[in-house]
Amino acid sequence: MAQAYDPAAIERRWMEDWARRKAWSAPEFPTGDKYYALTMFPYPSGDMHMGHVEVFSIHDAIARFHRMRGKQVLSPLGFDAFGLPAENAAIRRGIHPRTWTYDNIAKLRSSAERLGCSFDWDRTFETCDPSFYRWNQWLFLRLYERGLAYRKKAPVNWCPKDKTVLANEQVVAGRCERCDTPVERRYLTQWFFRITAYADRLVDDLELNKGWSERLKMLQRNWIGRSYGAEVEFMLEDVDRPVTVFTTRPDTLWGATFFVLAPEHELATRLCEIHGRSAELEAFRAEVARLTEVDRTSTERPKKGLFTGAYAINPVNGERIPVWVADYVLMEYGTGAIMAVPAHDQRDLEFARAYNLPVRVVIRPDDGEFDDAAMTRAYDGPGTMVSSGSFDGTHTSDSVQRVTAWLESEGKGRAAKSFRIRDWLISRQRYWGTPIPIVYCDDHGEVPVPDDELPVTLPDVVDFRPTGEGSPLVTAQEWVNTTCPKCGGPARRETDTMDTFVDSSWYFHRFLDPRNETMPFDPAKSRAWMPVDQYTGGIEHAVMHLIYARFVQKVLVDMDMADDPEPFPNLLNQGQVTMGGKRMSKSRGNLVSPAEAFELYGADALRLYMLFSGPPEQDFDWPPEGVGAIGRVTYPWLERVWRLCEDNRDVVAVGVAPPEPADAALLREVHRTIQVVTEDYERFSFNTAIARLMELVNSAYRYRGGGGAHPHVMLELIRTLLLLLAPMAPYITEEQWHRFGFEGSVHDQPWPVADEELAAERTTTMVVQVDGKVRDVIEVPVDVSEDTMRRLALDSERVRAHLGDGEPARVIVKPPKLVSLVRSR
RNA sequence: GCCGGUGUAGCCGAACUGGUAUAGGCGCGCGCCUCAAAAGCGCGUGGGCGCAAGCCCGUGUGGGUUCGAGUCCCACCACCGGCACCA
Repeated sequence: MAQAYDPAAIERRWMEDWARRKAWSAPEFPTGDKYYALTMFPYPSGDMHMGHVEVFSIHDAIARFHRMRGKQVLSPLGFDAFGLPAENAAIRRGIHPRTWTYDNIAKLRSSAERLGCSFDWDRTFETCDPSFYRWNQWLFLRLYERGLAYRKKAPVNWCPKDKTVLANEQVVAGRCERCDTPVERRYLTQWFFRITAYADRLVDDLELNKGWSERLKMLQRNWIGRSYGAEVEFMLEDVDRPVTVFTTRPDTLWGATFFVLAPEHELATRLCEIHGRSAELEAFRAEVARLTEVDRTSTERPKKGLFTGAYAINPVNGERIPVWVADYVLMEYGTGAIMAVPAHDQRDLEFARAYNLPVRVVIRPDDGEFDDAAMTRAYDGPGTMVSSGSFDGTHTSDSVQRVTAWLESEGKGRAAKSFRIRDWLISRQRYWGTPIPIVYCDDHGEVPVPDDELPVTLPDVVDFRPTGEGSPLVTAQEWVNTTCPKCGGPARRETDTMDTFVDSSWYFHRFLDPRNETMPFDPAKSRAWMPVDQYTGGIEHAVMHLIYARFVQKVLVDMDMADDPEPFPNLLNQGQVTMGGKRMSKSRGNLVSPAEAFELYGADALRLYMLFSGPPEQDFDWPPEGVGAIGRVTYPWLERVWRLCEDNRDVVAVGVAPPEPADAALLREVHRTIQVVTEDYERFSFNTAIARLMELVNSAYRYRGGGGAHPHVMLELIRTLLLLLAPMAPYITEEQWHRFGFEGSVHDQPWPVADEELAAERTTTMVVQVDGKVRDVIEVPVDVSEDTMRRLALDSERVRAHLGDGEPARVIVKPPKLVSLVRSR
């Protein structure tokens, strides 16, 4: 008896069945071909939103596809459960951040199950659980031992709203990445991870990530910002030791007419002291400090500086050049000191013009001349060295190399690299994070907590409100006051917690051994599953999570805990789901709620809608009508699929009739569909896969409408349709699979393989062009000979009409699809 | 300024290595079914000219290579994104 499509009922039934059977659990050690499919674990901020639906739909289709293709698939999900929103919600509502977090985790998990995701829940974990975060502390200690975790006083980004410091990666255009508040600069003593020690490897190994987009690699390269050049030593008249500068253009050394220190440079203090200008320097520094990061980096603002009174000696020609302090030189980049070559650097030129400093051209352009006095635009193009002693006449093509070699031989400098990336600031002045496992003892200073005392657990009794002075943990005095692991004397705990990106920097290993109580993970288990075969997630983590995780992976390799230099060689960045071009949010009123979609149309229709919307990496702007769009597009199609199945159930019983041409044609389409849909899955082209399946269903309806009724063909079509659709719409396919009485679960079936023989076309459409324009199309056998093609083309009435009387000057034949006739030239 | 990406019907989007541009969907139109409507099913749907056969134009713009260009090359334009006083 035919039934109506009732997604609510069937989805509930199979969701429960899969959970009961633990249908998606993966073995500790894969025994066959493994496939580690991972999606960036979510922050449990509340209900599931469309962003989750999109990435889960993509990820799950990939995981299920490979599962059917015979891979042993691991597809885990955990929760990135530490973070500010939990604290803010807790402060607002007077509940513990843990309560809020676990409530949200429960909601998110049940929505993920409702969506039909094939996650192995036996491996799930939450990062706020001490059994997880103790391994953050363990990792911190290992980095500490290797000199990769250290504390220093430095200018750091402070978000006045969130009342915590932020890593550079979390500051976008001078604003807090999270709350968009302009950040302030503060000088604080904070904990850092020495990611700069891995900067070269982080750039070089990008090439190993074959499955990364150009865009993503570019984002990371820009962020790391490696540049090649030379370090050059300048002597100062007043000080004994040399000052080193970094330059990418050592070939312009002879054009250096002054020398500049960053305002914060400690040498500036000394030099101004010697020359009695300390007061001026202090005033200047105060002026610079007043500027926000945004102001200071504005290229529009005129450059300002102060002469220190001191002189430096240019090592290449012995010239005396004045030493200035200027706001355009940054303490954080290079060495905090530069040689200024105004003729060939725009910034130096602007400064030279503002303070009447000399300009000297030392690179003559290949065409034309420059006048030192008149130039308003620095020349940084190619040319020939002039006024540069014995180097005169050297061309840009090898000038840098030759000058650098010479500097090295003279002991005046050396080849060098400089990076834009700074060390990763991991301290946070917040409660809901991993405590940094360090105590401070009066006698022994900074002392790491021994491994056997881990975890350092978060105290429960705390005033969560941030003070703006330090972490809320300061208020937990009983927790703060402890004993020194070295001497047993009184000591105080570090009260800052770790950046939550520490959690996500290695969590993908924890999924491979989630219950280990003696190690973060057993390297043997990790080696068996790593690397991640396919990672999915948003591009917004390009220079945050994705750079930190690559760094930690390399440290783990150095610790012999891992083998793969890159943890995620294949990464798919799904686009954003927006409405009206804006991020969906409750406050904007442009939210399409997955819960509503589940209720009205079911999970399958929702998943298909997301997958059908376009290529996964492309942003998708949800139509203004909202959830109803599903009811116009994928839900009616699923009903059509459902009806096709219901209407043909009884064909099973009918005997085999002799096949007609229409049967063979449809069967051919079935097998062709297997071929193209398989390719579509392989390249994540879900929208075209769905389009192909729609065509197949259309053909099935047309076939029946035209009197086609061969039971074998129809059954083959439906069976194949269900298999090909299963990874994207797991519920309806499972239900119909069972209603047809096919063996087992549809998701345990091997992926269909096309019968090449049956899929092969017997005829094809041959196009005849005359002078590049299509003039006729002729049906030909696929194995048509070139001669036949030529003859058919020349015999064609339509072609003759365009050819005129003459014979074609050229005939190009590309069997079996094309004949191109060229009349003359 | 440097770097990366995108631009195709009314809309979302197809088109692998150059070979019938616009698959599939939405929308729209027509038909079947129906007392009628909805649903469903079927057909049509880039623009222009033409009774028709057919012809011309058409993938952001302008050139080029080629028998043939959405696809390759050059120069632009627009939009999106990253870096940017980085020496």
